[in-house]
Formats: sequence, structure tokens, C-alpha cells
Amino acid sequence: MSTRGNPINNKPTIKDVARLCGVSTQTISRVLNKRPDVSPETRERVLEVINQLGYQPSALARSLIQQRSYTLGIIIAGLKYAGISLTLNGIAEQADQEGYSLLIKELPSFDVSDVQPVIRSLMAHQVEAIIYAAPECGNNWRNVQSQCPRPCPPMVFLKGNPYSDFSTISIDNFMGAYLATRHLLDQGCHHIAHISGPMDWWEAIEREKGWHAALEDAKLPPEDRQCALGNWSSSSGERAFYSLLESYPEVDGVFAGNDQMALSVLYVAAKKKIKIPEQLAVVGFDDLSESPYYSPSLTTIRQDLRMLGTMAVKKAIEMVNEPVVTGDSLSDTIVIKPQLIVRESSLFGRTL
Amino acid sequence: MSTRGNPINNKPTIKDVARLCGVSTQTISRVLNKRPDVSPETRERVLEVINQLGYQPSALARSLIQQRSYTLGIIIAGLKYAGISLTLNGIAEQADQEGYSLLIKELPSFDVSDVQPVIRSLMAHQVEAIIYAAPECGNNWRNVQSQCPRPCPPMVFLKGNPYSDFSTISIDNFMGAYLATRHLLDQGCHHIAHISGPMDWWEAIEREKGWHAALEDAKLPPEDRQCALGNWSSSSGERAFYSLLESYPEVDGVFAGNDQMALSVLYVAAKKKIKIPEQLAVVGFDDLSESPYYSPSLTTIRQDLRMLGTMAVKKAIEMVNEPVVTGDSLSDTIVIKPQLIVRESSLFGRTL
DNA sequence: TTGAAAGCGCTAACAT
DNA sequence: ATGTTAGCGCTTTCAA
Repeated sequence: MSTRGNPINNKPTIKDVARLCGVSTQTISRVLNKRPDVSPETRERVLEVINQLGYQPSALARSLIQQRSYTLGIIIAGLKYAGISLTLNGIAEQADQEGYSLLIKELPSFDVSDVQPVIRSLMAHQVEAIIYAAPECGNNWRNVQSQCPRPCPPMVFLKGNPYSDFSTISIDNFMGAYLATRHLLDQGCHHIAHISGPMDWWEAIEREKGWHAALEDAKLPPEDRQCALGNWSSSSGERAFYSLLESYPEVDGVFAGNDQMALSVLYVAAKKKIKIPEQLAVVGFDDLSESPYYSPSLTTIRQDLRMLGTMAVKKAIEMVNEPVVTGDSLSDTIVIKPQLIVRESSLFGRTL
Repeated sequence: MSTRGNPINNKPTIKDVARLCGVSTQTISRVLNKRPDVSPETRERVLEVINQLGYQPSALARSLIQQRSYTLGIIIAGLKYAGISLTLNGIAEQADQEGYSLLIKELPSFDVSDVQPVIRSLMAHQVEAIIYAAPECGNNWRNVQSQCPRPCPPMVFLKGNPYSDFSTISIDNFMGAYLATRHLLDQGCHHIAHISGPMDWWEAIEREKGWHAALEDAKLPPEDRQCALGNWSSSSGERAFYSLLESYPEVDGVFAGNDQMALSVLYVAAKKKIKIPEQLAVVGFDDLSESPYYSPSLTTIRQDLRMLGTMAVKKAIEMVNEPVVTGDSLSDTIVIKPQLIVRESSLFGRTL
């Protein structure tokens, strides 16, 4: 027994609406797409039936015939860490505003060697563009480039090297680190250590470079023992700072690769009765919403991760609508400037 | 001019594969769906062509004909706050494991009165179930219930009252708060204050109730001045604690509604030279990954938000596959127990 | 202003 | 073991 035409059990289709209105499905389609060539009376009757039936056109069928899905594919990693959710916030908001839906995939780790399945799954759903929001680390970006089946939808890469041969949006990590270190120098620090992120991450590398460059510019080229490795987590930051106290006991300033690791420095310092900022000034990176409330409040580098997401969506949609490109334009590379936020953890004997 | 059959410009379809193999599309379909009734040689040839063409079946077309999308709709809110991303992490992982895709919508605020457009958009994409991952506050859950067009896909609600008439998965906030307060009493506190979240949030209400109940059970029924209102943010926690110091100067223990607000208590205490835990014991709620590194490390209530996401997906898929239900089973209501994590902020004169 | 026919890419049902 | 036909829900093209 067919239940077609039974709007009680099944979701109504365009046919149900047409039958109830006594017109063809084309007419319904015209009303749905706000075409002008429908008589006002017909239009009104159709709209009424649509409303009464609670009819909702199938985005699937529409995508299939139009070859447009109005859907973006988002690839992320590390949801359990801070940061990505802010970017996602910007992405979701902008996508919604532009009438796009979001298909989201989370990678099991940051540096996945085989992303084929993820990309293919997104492509199977006809996403019009893909935003690769996992930061560049190891070969992950290049893997994506080489593994993406052609023809491949436009892609935007977030938080990595501003390569000129594809679309990227990045934060200027070098500049952020330089600002942080420069600030410590300005505060009178002469022995500035760095707790870096994993050195296969582009962001960690850039931050380390920025620190290095600022010290060199100040004629204080750093030695290896001034830099300790973390993995972004607070516990790794704790270990890194302990090793720094061993390798570089004269340290009077620390630039940590992120706020979580900086927090551990504050924690260990409190334990060891090292006075902050008097004996040790500390600067982080990220400006988490809690960092103004660390004890002492944390000087840090603010990066607008939300805007990163907003811009990514804008860029992606722009690429979708762009006439076929031959040779990417330079404007495909966007770099966002970070900002120094000065708080108590770095202010020697002064007040804010 | 048609470019059909030109696998260079257009994505290859099942027809392209069929033509190149010299068989019907049906045979290709059989291979794709791993049906047994294909000769080994044919299968092999088909697979080879598929590979060579980089052919990827259209999930859209498949969803349309099968009336199954293998897609879940996720509704979230407040990505910029901590917590939801962990749940999303659990959701994404479990969905991936079960072969489901995720269509995600973020609400502009927690308590949105008109969710129709969001639900309709998800339904237009034929999602098989919807996970409403925004915590219950105000009338948001009831609004969803009443506004959802019928027939409506199965829905799972996260972080709210365990209503028995639809599927919910919640943390036992009352128990968490009770544990926290009980612990403060055990530590010898007699003047235990509470910094609550907004009182139109179910979670805030439950936590307040748990605190209240624990004090009553200890024959110390709290007065109004012992409770201050926050909005989950650190800055609101700061204001709340200042007002508490006014209204309830004898306070010797604080149970804060979340870790961010607890952090502010530590911050203000440090400023005012209030010794923690000697003069004031503090307990938070959430167990953020940073809270072991606050100064002092924060005693808190751990809730497994990641598992919440995992269970939500399992439940949603279960409901999809469930034969038509008449009267929801009681097992639709799942409550997860939280756990007390004791750290320095509440340990009077003892060590861990 | 409206309708009929064709087809998007795929699969279910029935043939052979 | 394979092919044919029909159709998912919609829009495009063409005709009336």
C-alpha cells in the first residue's frame, strides 16, 4: 500500500502541494523561487497550502538538480583544546548570515596523513568549498593538497604559512612573538626564555622565530638552553618551566607559546616563591577569556580567532562565486595582526 | 555543448563509470553497495575504472532515493564559552565512527524564541535525527518542542531537566553541587556562600538547589545574602564575590557555579590577601583543563562533557533505527554522575 | 500565466 | 550475473 499523498504519515512533497492546489508542480516551484510569472491569486493559494501542510522543500533534491548545495565543508582538529571553538563560532555565524549550511568533520589528530576519506565524504555531499581549519603542522597541509581528488572544490586554509599558491588566512605569529619579547625587554628583562609549542607546528616555529629575532635585534642572541619545549598543554608547560629553571637559572622573563603554558609558569612560580613580575615577568599568547583573572593577571598576545572564522567563510564563498581563476590572485593570502595586551604578570613595580 | 562524459571538466557520475566499463549503471551500483551478485571479473574491472576516474558516488542522490541521509543535525549555542566544544568533540568522534555526517547550526543565543528556521533547515537536509545541545534555559526546550513541524525527526536534548516525555541526557548538577558543598562542610567550613549562574538556566538552578540542600542537611540553612548571581563569566564572578564579601563577610567557603567564576574568587582573594584555603576554601564546577594550574589549584566538580556527546550520538542513532515507538521508554532519560576533584583550594592545612 | 517532458545521480523492483 | 524501467523531489526548457 502506498502512503503517497498522505500528508499525515509522510513529509509532504511538492507534488502534494500541487495536487491540493490543483496546479502543476512547476507552478509551486515558481512560487517557491519567487518567480514573477505567477498570478497573484495562484501564488496566494499556493502559499496558503504550503503553510497549512508545513511543506518544506527538500534541500537535497534542489542541490541535486541545481548542482549547488549551499553547503560548506569544515575540517577541524583538536576541539578539546581552546581556540578552535572561537573560530567555529565565527564560521557558523557568517555561514548562517550568508545562507550556507555547515558540514563539519573533526580529524582524530592534527597531523593526519590520510585525509582522503574526509575530503571525499565532504565532496560526496557536494560542498561548494572546504575550509581546512586545522593549523599547519608536519605535512598536513601538503598532504591535503596532494590527496585532494580533482576536480576539487575551492579550499581555504587557516593558521599556517601564507603560501602564495593557495588561499590562506593566518595570524602573524612572528609579529606577536616579537611584540611579546620586545615588551619583556622594554620592561628591563635581560634573560628572556621561551617555552615553545611542538616544533613541527608552523605556529610554534613562528613564535620561536619572533622571540629569537627580538632578542637578536636587542643584541642578546639566545642560546639553546633558553628555550624549552612544550606541547601547548599546561602540564607540558609546567615540565618545560622546571627544566628552564635548571638550564637557565638567571631567567628573568618568560615568553610562553600560549596562555595555558604561561599559566603553569605562574603556578610553579607561586610554589617556588618566585615573585611575578618582580623577579620574573611572564607573557603568554592567545588571550584566553580567563587570562585577565590568573594570579597575577596575564600579559599576552591577543589573536582574533573569531574573525579568522568570519573571514574564512567570506573568502570561501567569494571563491565559489568567482569566475574560473587562472593563477590565484595574491589577495588570496590574508594575514591578521595580533595585539599585545599588557597586564600584571609583566609590569615591574608599576601599576596598570 | 554538453560536457557530459568528459571526466576532465566534470565530476564523473555512475554513468561515466558504466560507459567506460561497458556495463549498465545497475552493475556499478551493485559493486558500490558490495552486493554479492556480480561476477568477480566485472567487479574488478569496475573497481579499477572507479579508481582511475576518482569516482565518488553522490551522497545527495543516494540520500534522495534511499530516503536516508546518514546525517545528524546538531544545534549548539555559546561556542565562545568553554564546554560545548568538548561535547562537540564527543559527538564528532562518535558520528564519524558510525558513518554519520554532521550538519551543525549555532544559535545566536542560548534562549532563542524562534528556532523554526533552524529546525526547518536541518529537516530540509533530511537529517535523520537532531541533537539539541544547547542547555535548557528559559523556555528554549519547550519552544523547540512546540515549534518543531511534524513529522519531526527524533530529537535528543542535552543538559537540562530529565523530562520523561522525550529523550534527554544530562549531568546530575544537583548531586555535583551537593558533593561540592558537603566537601566544604567536611573541611570545616561553616559559612558557605554560593556564586550561581543565571537563574533561568536549569543547570544554575540545580546547582543552587544542591548547595541549598547540603546546607540544610547540615542544619545550616542558607540565607539569601549567602548567594550571589553571576552569568558564568569570570568578570561576573568577580563582581559576585565582591558583593558576597559585603553581604556575608563571615564567609569561609565558596561554591562557585563554574570554574571561571571560581577563578575570579581566587583572583580577588589574592588581591585582598585572603588566604586560600586557610581563610577561604573554594570549589568550582566543570574541571577545565587549566584548573589544576590555577593558584592555588582548584577543587572542582568534573563532568564528562565529551561522553555526553558520545552518548547523544549513540542515542540518536538508536532512535533512528528503533521501530516506531508508541510511548517513549523510560530509558530515554540518561543522567550522568559528576565527580568531586579535590585540589589545594579547599584543603585546610593538609597536603594532597 | 501555466503545463508537459526531461533529467540531476542514484537505487529498488522486476525482468532476463 | 546483468539489464531495463521507474522514480526519489525538485528545476529547467520548451510549448501552449
